[in-house]
Amino acid sequence: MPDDGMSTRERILRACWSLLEKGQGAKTRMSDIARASGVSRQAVYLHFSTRAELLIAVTRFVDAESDIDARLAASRAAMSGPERLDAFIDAWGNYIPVVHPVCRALLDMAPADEAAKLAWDDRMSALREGCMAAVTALKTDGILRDGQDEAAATDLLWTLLSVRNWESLVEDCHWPQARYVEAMKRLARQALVRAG
Amino acid sequence: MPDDGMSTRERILRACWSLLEKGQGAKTRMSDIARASGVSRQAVYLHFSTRAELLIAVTRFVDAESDIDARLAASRAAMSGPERLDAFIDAWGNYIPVVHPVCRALLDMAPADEAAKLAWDDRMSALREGCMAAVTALKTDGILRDGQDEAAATDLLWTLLSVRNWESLVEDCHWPQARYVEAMKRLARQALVRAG
DNA sequence: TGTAAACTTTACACGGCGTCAAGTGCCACT
DNA sequence: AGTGGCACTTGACGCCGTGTAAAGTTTACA
Repeated sequence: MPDDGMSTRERILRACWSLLEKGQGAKTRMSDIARASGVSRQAVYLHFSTRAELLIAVTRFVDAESDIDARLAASRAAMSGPERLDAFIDAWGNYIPVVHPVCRALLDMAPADEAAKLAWDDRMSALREGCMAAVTALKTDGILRDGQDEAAATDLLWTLLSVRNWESLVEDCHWPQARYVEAMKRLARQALVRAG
Repeated sequence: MPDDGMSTRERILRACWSLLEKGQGAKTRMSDIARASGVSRQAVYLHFSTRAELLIAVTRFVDAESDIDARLAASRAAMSGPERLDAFIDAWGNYIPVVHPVCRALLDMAPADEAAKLAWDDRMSALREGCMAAVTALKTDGILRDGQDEAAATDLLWTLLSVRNWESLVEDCHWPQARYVEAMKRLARQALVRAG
């Protein structure tokens, strides 16, 4: 078992990640992951007591590896509401393709697994925070579209930016990533920002 | 086994339907369905060779029972493009809550089951037809928003009207159904119809 | 030399799906 | 009345993937 400087735990996480990037998440079994890590199936259970736990750990690992926080920093730094909205959509929208394979796996097991569902909901409520911050920035600028309270606007933005919608446009409709991001910006602006 | 005038097949379909309306789809097992139908588990397999096949049959059954065709007829009858768009969103948007439990079950098994996935894709491409028709009506009226070709507009509308987005707003965000429908109409209009 | 931690191997229990084979009960036909 | 066939039941079984259990091997370190 050629040991690169990595801990077994990390080898498992990376192997799992790369497996999820090919093949469909739901069909990636513990034994596949073990084999790809060059480790016995039991060893995997030694580090992650459950498939859900492993997948959750992988999402956190991916978050750390791809510096999601740095990506989001730009949006917090933006001056005006609309700039902030755009920056947020840029950051999140361009992060989706990175985490997507792992998200998909988690999402696939959520209907049957409580832990997976909770982890997913947690992730989504973090996203919601970001949406709310962007909406609040618009409100502060006084350009939040008429007849919308902040909560409703947040709901809308959050729904718009869902992973499912990304899948729908980028995977099902074959939109290039950049086009997806632009479309989302436009849609969000039309939905949330007062015209004129 | 109290026999209402129904055939066993129909009893199974109805029992399955009502089970899916409570409890989560993914957790509804063949044995549950059998018990609820007042029939042995094997009898279910006598009528539907597979769980996926049963769920697909239930969706068709629900379609027939709730007269989806009649609902959609209104949208085809509409005069102007915008009227047609609204009517279509009304028809589909208000149909979602009816079929949703069954859709959910199908969707839950799609990642693991090829047949379920195909059935779902098929359903979604039917929806796409409807979206395309609505977009074409706008185009014919000459009021399709600038810089959009019909395909892109269809993609957008189709994504907007996805079952996931309904779940997001109505279930996760607790929007009342009517508000969901109105929001979708507004969003669709903003995204697809030339301003002014 | 001893022991503790990390990992391997083998075996097993469990839950769902789907299959199989041998009934049983009933209706229709002759 | 007898016979065949159909719809259904009962109970057992195989498959697969998850998770558990227990005993053995290797390495590192005191």
